[in-house]
Formats: sequence, structure tokens, C-alpha cells
Amino acid sequence: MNDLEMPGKKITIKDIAQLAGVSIGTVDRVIHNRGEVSGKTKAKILKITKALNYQPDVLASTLASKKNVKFAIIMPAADSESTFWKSPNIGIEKALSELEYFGLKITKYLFSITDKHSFLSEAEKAMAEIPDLILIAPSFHKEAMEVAEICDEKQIPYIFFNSNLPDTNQICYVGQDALQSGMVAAKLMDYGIKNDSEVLIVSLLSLLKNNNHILKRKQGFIKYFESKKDRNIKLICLDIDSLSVGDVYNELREAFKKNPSINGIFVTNSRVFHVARFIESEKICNINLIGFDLTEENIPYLEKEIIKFLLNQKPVEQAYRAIITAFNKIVLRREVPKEILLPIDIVTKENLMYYE
Amino acid sequence: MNDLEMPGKKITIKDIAQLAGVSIGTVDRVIHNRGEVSGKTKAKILKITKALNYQPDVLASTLASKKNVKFAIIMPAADSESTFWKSPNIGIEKALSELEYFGLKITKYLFSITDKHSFLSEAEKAMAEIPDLILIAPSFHKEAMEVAEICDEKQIPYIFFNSNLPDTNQICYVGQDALQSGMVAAKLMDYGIKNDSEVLIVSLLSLLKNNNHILKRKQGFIKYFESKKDRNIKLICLDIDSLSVGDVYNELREAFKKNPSINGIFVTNSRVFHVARFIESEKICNINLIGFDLTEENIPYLEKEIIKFLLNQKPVEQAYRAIITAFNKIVLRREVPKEILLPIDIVTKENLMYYE
DNA sequence: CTGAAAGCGCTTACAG
DNA sequence: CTGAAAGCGCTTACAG
Repeated sequence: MNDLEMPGKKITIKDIAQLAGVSIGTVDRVIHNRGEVSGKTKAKILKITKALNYQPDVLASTLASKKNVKFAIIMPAADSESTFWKSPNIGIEKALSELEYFGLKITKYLFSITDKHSFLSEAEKAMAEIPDLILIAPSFHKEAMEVAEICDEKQIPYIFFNSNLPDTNQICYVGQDALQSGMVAAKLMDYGIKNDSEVLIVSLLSLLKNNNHILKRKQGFIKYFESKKDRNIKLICLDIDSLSVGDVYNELREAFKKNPSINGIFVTNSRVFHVARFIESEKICNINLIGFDLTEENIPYLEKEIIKFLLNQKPVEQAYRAIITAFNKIVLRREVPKEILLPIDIVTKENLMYYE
Repeated sequence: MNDLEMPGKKITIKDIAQLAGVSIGTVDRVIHNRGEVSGKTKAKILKITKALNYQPDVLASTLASKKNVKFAIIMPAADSESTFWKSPNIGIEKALSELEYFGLKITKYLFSITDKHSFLSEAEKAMAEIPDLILIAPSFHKEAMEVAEICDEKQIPYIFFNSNLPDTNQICYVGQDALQSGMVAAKLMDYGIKNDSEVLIVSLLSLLKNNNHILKRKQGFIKYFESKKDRNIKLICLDIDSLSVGDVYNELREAFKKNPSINGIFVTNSRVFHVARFIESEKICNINLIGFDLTEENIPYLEKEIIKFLLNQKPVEQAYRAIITAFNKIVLRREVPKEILLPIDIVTKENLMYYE
């Protein structure tokens, strides 16, 4: 503790002004680096703020400056095929309800998960607003890279959530470690099947290949079993590009014909309910089915125990944490971590109710 | 929307004062129910605040009233036998860092988990401070009931966390559904063992019988298997009152002798590492061991996969959420739910890193 | 480059 | 019972 420091009282700009022999206006100028201050007084004031460990009062600050903070959020719209993208909205609302006092505004820009161009056009709209920060779910790798570059040029800071892009200047990534989530799925599979079983790895709608998030899950799953030399589990990969019921069923039927001792199926994304539907209608027994995301489509099959486990990406928390992180960075000017990896929740019929 | 309402502008007490033809001081009096206002003006002001849907500015309010908010938190001290109670401190710090702007102070009162009297004496100290709210981990059922009663008398509101007490006037309970967590453990056990297996249910240090939290876990576990008529799993209960290595080993050895086809062990609390140590030193294979809590003692055995699954009570989040709830109630005067049931996290070697 | 003053929305004595 | 004024800690023009 410095000898200048008075333990009891809270340090204000008034105290600093007094000690430096200047007005509070001048103190404010150096604290916010607004220039127009002589080097000498600046140094003096800086020294005092350091010595007293001055912490600005955020309440007073936001009250006085009626300035609003504006974030933009670019993410997919929830489509009829998967309701996954409904969830982040809850996280946005929650963050907003906590931070509304600070005048935070958030504008959503929703693109179509099947249309790269809509991603780009929404991103352009978002950047045109010149928000204080942009939150991006970068579903399209190449296009998101472009957007990141433009943000760099325009000096708009950005945070990625749900999936990440390497080699960009994002403030932070908030989401799941995809490779590790594949490992978790594999562990659960391993735990529940006998030796000498066959396991199917299904990638549905692989046109999302662009998104390496999903690819990494598969890699993680395979990696786990590669390390289990003592177990004899055969992995079979099946990519299905169509989502029509007929195509999916045909592909699955064929796989079962070719590999009669399939005991487990791992679906690398939230489309696992397609496989569940197949298993139900074909009345196949003793299959350990594991997939991702607590969507409206998947939950009924988890409840019926046709899906054994769903891995939860915490979409609500992803959005929430991304916003809180943005707020810490922009408003509170705090340091924030480069990466926030959220837990990989293992969800089964019995603990589902607490994650919904 | 009312016709008095101006959509753009934020409603302040100034607006209300103007519309009511009174001073802002009077408006403040009715908003905070401080009396000294005639019924007529009070009614008029109330009507206007309703009509305009006036929301006080919490920032300005806490800035102007330099009043501090004071919470007390009564919980067990972390002992050498289990480090579980270290975790809530992290949650307390986190909540504090978010709410320090609002002048929140928290005083901790730590009792010994093996001494009812220390619980009572700490509770007395806490109540003597007359905090705005008390957060209580009610480990001792009867004693906590007494404390709740005194709080009622003294009109100090209280919140329970970690475990709950029925029939008290707590503002809220934040924690896990114990019965359901037993069900989750059973599901995991069921998934990983063959038919005709024997499963041991171990209650260690059952002097905590007072705490029905642990009893309910056991009930949940048993309840799950009762509903699984198609499975032939024999459950064997084993209560061990001592924590000395010798006693624990002897009891376990005997159980194994009597029931040679034990395939799984469920330990109803965080002392599961005692059983793990036994299994390791006796070199027993193919045991599915499941227990509770990511303590320093348990984690190494989860990593070695001697413990297959740990159910996480989220002790960090319990404390955090309890404080945030208290803050919402006391400072923001919001309605808060009577019960916040946190997810029952299933933790295994592969997703451990994200929960630590 | 620097200071004095008004104001953000609310609270708190104080005077009447 | 009611109002006028000072103040919380900071920001923002404005004047010099």
C-alpha cells in the first residue's frame, strides 16, 4: 500500500484533482486519454491515479454520459429444420435484462444457415450501423474471414461465438471445444457397448463442411477410439447429404445391411432426430444413439430413450457470455480472456429438465 | 400503451413530479413508501407511475444513496477431509466483482461441518450484524430450522443454498434436486453394467444423516432401478460410519466377499475417493464407480478412470446464483423464483476440464 | 492547454 | 404534509 493511500475512503477524480492541483476536467481528460493536456500535468495525474489505485465509478460514469452502447449480433435464424438457433435469444434477453441500466442496445442480424450470401448481406448491414462491437456466429468459414477483415479495417472489434475462426483478431471466442466434445461422445459410447461392436458415425447435411466445427467432432470421436487399443470397436463413417426422409432411411438401411452388428450410432450434429426417427420406425433395438443439442426435435427422442445422450452446446450461455464479455471489454474496459470454452454438458433423460 | 406514455424518452421522477404538480421529493416519498404524504397526492402519483410504467434508475439511485448493502453468508469451512466447501468462495468472488459498483458487502461465517454448535454460534454472529439478507447452507436440519425462525422474528430475509429446508419462509432455494441426482447416477450405472450385476450403494460418514440431501440421493438411485423391471440388478446398501482407512477397507472387503458379482458402486457423497483408493490398492477391475463432486480428492481418480462419473453440484454457481438472487430481491426489488434448481452435471475424464 | 459550471436521475437532510 | 437545495462521481460543452 502506498503512503498516499487512504484506506477507508473511495478515491474519486475530485481527490486526484486536488492532489494534482488541477480541475476535475483535466483529470477526466487524462483518464480517458482525450488529449489537450500538457505532458507535465498528464504525467503528474497519471502518477497519482496509479499511486492511489484509482478505479473509476462505472455507475456515475454511465449516468453522466448518456451515451448508449451498441452491439450487433450476427447469427443464423432458427429454421424449421432445426430450432437450435432459437436458444441464443434467451441468452441475449438475459444479458440485456442485467445490463439495461448501462444503456446497452443490441441489434440482431439473422442470416439463413443455408445461404452464404445472406450471411454477407446481414454482416454488411451490421457493420453499416457502426456498433461498438459485433458478435458473430461464423457459420461460413470463408465469408466470415472476409467480414473479420472488414471489421479490422473499420476498427470495429468482434467476438466469435458457437464456432471459431483461427488467425483473426477476434477479442474472444465463446463456445465449445469441438474436438473434445467428440471425445466425450466416444467415451459415452465406449462405456455403453460391448467389445467387438460396430459403431456408425453419421454426418448429416454435410454441405456444412465449410464449418470445421462439425468435422472436428468426428475427429475427436475417432481419436478417442484410436487410443483404446484394448477395445475392439469398428468405426464406420456414413455421410448423408440429403435430409429427405427417404434418402436418409435408404442410406441407413444399407449401412445396417452391410454391418449387422452395429451397436452404436454417433451423429455429429443436431440432426440426430432423423436417425432416431429411423430407429423408431424400423423398431431396431439395443442401439446406443448419441448426438448434439437439446432442440425441440431431439428432446422427445431423448425422453423416449431412443437417443441415449445429447451433448449440449449451451447455446443460451454462449450468447449470454459473449455479450457479458463484450460488455466487460467495451464498457468496463477490463481485460477479457481470448477464449471461453463452455462445459460439454452430458444430457440424458434424467437430467434433461435442468438444462431446458 | 397508455396515451400518457411518450415512447422515446425515459421516464424520470422529474416527469412524474411535473405531471402530478408536486416536487420530486414528494414523488420519491411515495415511490419508496416513506409516508408523510397525503392520501390524495399519493394516489395521484401512484396512478401516474403506473400509467407511465415508471422504472427507477438503479444506477442513479445507488449513486445518490451511499448506503451499502450487506449480506451475510453462513456455510461450512473447507476441511482437510473434503475440499468441497472451497468452491463457493469462487462464486462469491465472482458475484462481488460484478456487483461491487452497487456497494455490496458480503461477510462470511464459516462453521465446522462436524459441529452443530459452531453452526449455531456462527449464525448468531451473522444475525447480530443485522445484514440485509442471510445466505445459509443449512447442513444441520434441526439447528437451521431454529435459525430460520429467529430470522423470521428479526425480519431478516434468508436464502438457502446447497441443501434446502421445507416449511420455512426462505426467499429462495438454490441448489440441486437431490432425489433426481440419484436417478441420474442410477441411469449411468444402468447404462454401463450387464444384466444380473450387483451394485453397492455406499453411504460414508452417515453421521450426516441429519442432512436429508444425502438420503434423497440414495432414494433416487433405488427408485430408478425399481422402475426397471426388465433389468435384473441387485442393490446392496452399505453404511460406513468411520472414515479411517482401516475401517473403510474392512467394510468394503467384507461386502465384496459376500457379493462376488459386484459390478458397480454408487457413493452418495463426495467421499467417493475413499472407495476409489480401495479399488486401486486392491487392484479390483471392472467396477463402475460413481459419486459426487469435483473435489481435489476425487479428481485424480476420475482422471485415472477409477471413478467413471462424478455428478457435479455446481458449488461455485450455487453461491453465485444465491447472491445474484439476493441482490435482485433486495436491491433491485424484483420478484425472484422460490426455487432455482441447478443442472446435474455429468462429469467424466473427457469433459472434466471445463467444469474445474 | 485548463477551469468553472451544468447536468445525468435519484436521495437526503432541512426548512417551513 | 411538502418543497428547495445540496450532493453522489462523473461527463460534457463552453469560455478563456
